[in-house]
Amino acid sequence: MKLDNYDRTLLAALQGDGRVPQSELGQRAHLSTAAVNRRLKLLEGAGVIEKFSAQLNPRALGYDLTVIVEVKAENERAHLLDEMQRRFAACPQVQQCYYVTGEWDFVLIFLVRSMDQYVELTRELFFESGNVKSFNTLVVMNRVKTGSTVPVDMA
Amino acid sequence: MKLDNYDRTLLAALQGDGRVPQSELGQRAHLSTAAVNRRLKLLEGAGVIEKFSAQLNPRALGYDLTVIVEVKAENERAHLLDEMQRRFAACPQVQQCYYVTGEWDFVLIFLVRSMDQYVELTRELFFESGNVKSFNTLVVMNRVKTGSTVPVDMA
DNA sequence: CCTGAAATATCTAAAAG
DNA sequence: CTTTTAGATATTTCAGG
Repeated sequence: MKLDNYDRTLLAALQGDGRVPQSELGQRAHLSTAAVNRRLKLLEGAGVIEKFSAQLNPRALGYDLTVIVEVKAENERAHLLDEMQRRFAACPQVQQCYYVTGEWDFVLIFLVRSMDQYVELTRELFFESGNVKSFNTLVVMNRVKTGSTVPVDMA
Repeated sequence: MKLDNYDRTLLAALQGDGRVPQSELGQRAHLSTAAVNRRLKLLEGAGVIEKFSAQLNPRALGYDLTVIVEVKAENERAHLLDEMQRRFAACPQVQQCYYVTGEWDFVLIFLVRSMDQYVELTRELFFESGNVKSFNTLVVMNRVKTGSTVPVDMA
């Protein structure tokens, strides 16, 4: 989909605050609310806007600990890697999972209640799997910047 | 703030879709819309809901490449580490930044348009900094699971 | 493609049980 | 907590440039 600067203005605003009224979006982008409405529908339909969501505070839900884990697979046959990805993605405490080049095969970011819970999850996901050769745990001391913000560059 | 299962139901629903009407939230949680409204105001006021936002598709905005970078600091004096964190966080292409224990000091997740842009950013952020001892680049082949979803466990 | 106005839906707050 | 009410806001649609 082709985006103009009007669209980018709307996207940047809604990424910062998903509840800005369309009337105010119109003022910021110099469009009528009807034009804003039409564009938002197109942006959502085209998948440029994937979804609107509430960002929750992990602490408030008892998730105080973030752990980053690098994982090396034992066997790299495609269907085995696929199976690992599915298993990792299916775990609610695995907030993010990336398949990467280099020394490691996966990088996972866990959100857990405690070190105990993390250890328990490593058992389930790594030890019992049979296809994890090794993994390296990085404990997060400070979540300096989080979220999934995408840069929006004006033309 | 103390949460009950009503709150957790609301939070889980809004994390999945930030635009579910309060009337429908009420049906799902078995609450009146008035009760939903009151609870949401409290949840937002207490910071349990940090914000509402639109989740954008990086590809649609030209950000095709995700890179994970491990960074080791030269000098670990507190104010120098603070300065690094501020600099990393201020870069729009640094989607996430974590300060971690172990062999590395920081883990960064970049969203970039191209390898060229990544190389350029490493110059700005790492080489010209004077406080980066070394860094290791992991190129993401597949974003298996992304986002910043927090597990919501019912009591 | 846009605007402006009218119709719908949603949200918010208050009152009473 | 509930339901109901009423008014303010927001969204969506539609007529027309």
